[in-house]
Amino acid sequence: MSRLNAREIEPKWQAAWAAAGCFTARRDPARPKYYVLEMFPYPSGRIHMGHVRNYTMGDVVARYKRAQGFNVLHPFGWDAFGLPAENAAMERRVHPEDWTRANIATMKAQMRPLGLSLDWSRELATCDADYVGHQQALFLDMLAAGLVTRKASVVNWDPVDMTVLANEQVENGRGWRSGAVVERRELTQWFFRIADYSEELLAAIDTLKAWPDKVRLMQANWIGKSQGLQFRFEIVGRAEPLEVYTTRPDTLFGASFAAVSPDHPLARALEAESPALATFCAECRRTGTSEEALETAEKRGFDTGLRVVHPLDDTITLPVYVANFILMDYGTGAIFGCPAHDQRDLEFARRYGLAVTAVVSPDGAPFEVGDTAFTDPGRMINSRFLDGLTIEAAKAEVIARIEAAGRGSARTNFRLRDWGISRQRYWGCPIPVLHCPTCGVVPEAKANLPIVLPKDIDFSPGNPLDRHPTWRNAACPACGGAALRETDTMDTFVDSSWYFARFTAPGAATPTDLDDAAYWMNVDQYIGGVEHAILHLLYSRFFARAMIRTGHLPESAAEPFDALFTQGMVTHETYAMPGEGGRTVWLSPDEVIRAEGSATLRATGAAVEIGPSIKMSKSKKNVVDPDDIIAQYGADTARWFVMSDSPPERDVEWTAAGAEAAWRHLQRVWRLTLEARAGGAGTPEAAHALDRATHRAIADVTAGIEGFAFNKAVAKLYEFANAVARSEAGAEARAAAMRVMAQLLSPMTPHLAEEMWAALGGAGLVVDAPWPVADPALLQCDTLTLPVQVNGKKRGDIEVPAGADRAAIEALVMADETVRRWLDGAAPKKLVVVPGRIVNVVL
RNA sequence: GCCCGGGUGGCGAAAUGGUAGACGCAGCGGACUCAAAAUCCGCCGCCGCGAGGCGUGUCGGUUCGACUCCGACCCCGGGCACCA
Repeated sequence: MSRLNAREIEPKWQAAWAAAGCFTARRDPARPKYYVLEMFPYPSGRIHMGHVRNYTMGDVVARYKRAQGFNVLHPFGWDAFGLPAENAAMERRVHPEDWTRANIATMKAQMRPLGLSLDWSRELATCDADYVGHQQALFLDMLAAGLVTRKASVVNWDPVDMTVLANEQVENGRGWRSGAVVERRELTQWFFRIADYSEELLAAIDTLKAWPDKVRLMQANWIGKSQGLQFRFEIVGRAEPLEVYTTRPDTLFGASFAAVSPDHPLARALEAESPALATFCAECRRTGTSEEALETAEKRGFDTGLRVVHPLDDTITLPVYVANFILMDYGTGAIFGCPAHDQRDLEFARRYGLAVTAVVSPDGAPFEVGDTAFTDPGRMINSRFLDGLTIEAAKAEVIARIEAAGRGSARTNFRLRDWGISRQRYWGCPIPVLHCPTCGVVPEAKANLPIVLPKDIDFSPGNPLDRHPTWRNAACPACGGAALRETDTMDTFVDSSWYFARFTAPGAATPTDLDDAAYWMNVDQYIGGVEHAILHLLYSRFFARAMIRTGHLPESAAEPFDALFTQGMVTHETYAMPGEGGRTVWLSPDEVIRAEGSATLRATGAAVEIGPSIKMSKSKKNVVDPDDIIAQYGADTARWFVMSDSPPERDVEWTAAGAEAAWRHLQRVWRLTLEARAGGAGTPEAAHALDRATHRAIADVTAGIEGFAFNKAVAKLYEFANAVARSEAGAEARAAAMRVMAQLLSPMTPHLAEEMWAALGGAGLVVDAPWPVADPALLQCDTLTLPVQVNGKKRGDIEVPAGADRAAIEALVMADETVRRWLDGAAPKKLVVVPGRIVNVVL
């Protein structure tokens, strides 16, 4: 048996692990715990290489920590609610739940052969009635604690399908099914009051030492703390003033207009009187709700004819516009425009012929602005009592004067808005409240939880809960009279904001068990896609605080993820064809025949457009199925392949090439194992050299795994295999080296490692063997090779004893033949010696 | 538009102020074989016979020395609050 048959050995060792209960986590206060978690998947249908990469990474960490003696928790679940299930229901007449459950079964069947060290006994799906009920209990507790509010906010409205659309369902401003131009519409919705935690969530970012800097920066920018001035413009001829927020009070004398959002109360009031303005506002609303859509739209405004009085000089008045680029959700929904020092304002002013007065100059000299607003530091000009001041001093002065005049005050603002959780959809967790004609909005009684979704529904566009004949009807928990259920369901981000806590006690009768949570929390290592860097992680950080406040987590869990690793995505080219009505039809790689520089549709031979390689996603269909690789080569090969080559934080473009090479390497390792058993006597020198190589490998592979540089750990394992292959050492020494090889391989290719371990007479299972430790003495070398540069370019090497000092190295350098040739008799101008690293001879 | 990343041989990459290209893929040459597969050995950034020159997206700077630090720009990707 010189070939390793993955199909035989992999199920065998998986059964052995299961029989030994290796991966079932049990609370054990005597042992240090380690909670490793990968972001749970959405059950979209089948697993793809991104999943394989993600879960293998987590598994390498879990198995490595286990070998180091930690009591490891490594659970798994399904982020099971969401839009695709409803789309499937409409497209294929499948019930969302049946579709989701079938997908979970399929994906689980695909996952199990990977041999992941998961505790499947803790598996959960967010659509489980149990999970739904506990989430509803959390909602009720948060409601009671004042963490929930209800207010108006805007949604994308499809006026043909009469339904709310997700941003993803808006394509070029039109509904994806109806093709109708989408409108913004205001609805009363449920919110979590995350904005109240802005300051705390921002400040605590500093404590997240083991998070990537880029994620911390993105979160900080998202929360967006700014210091500024909020003040009131008096409106000529109206009693009600216009409240404005600005971060540039210093530029107040450069103001040439004021503007409000089309959704601002003033705009709405004026609309009633002016059909022209109403038309303009209606046009503005004919765009999506995303910030991107608003910011990239052409800047347009409508002069209301109103004028506001300059707060620092009553003799100046400014026109008031309604402008499409102003967000109602940020600040007060109203601004003053200073075109010289804000690019957006500048474009607006040029378009509508408004004055552009520079009030900051780079050097304090008179200054004119051209096509580009001046936003750098400088000195104030054209600003009366502010002239000559720095921007910072001018800001302070303006704020002081406005405050003294009683027209406003300094104010800290946050970009972060409250978290709207209402969704007008079926496939989500029902919001457990009732609307009672007598009592108003009433929380459901906890005894009635879970409030589950009705199974008998119809799937035309819109919310089937609204149309259901009986589901809405319920008794009011307060007065007992007839009431109607809330038909909004929760944002699926709610589901993913506490699943990590539920995993610590998946059977508990309450959302969490405080003892279990205290033992297992926090997640020591969280792993997931960088696309979740802001929303999911921020919501989870908020939720942990809310759960502490409502008694569901211990104080120590406020930051639930100690260390975060954001893996790169697995990308793939996209394939598209024009479909009906100019819409794009995305094609999966299976449907396409790819040739050099072009692609055609497999079914008809029609030309297919090749798009950029981007994140694999259901909606773009650029998804690859890992089943073939596992079937052909086995799980170890697939695992080895996704860990090699690309650094884990970077995107990797999937290509079929390389799986073969991974398989060949694993076969080679197995051959080396068999050769080690059969080898001869060898020399002591060779045995010693192999021992050094072994300890070098232990040190390097350990460092690679610790540093999340799995690709480097893999490279070091290749080098170690090369060293063993070349070694003249005897059987015993080679077997010892290969036993260490088995241990070092075990986090990545656990089945092969077990097979090797057994073949080489290792005790028990390698999964239970403690991680090897490198002997520092064996990592030292007697001599080292120092590169010698001349004027910064490498010209040769010198051999120096390991502990050589500067003088000794200098002597060796000056004696070196190559150096003498470059010096040509002259003395060097300078000799840079960095012991242990390099020598540079400067001529 | 705003925020955050990335860009190094034919390809995936390594080197985070000190030998650019470890390791792997692809390719080329050889051994073994009747032959093929598998395996093993060697070569492998570009130009040049060579000495040597050039080379880490582009341009400029700091340094004895820059993929690495600083400034400006170009291209590609992620996020932008209802995709998950």
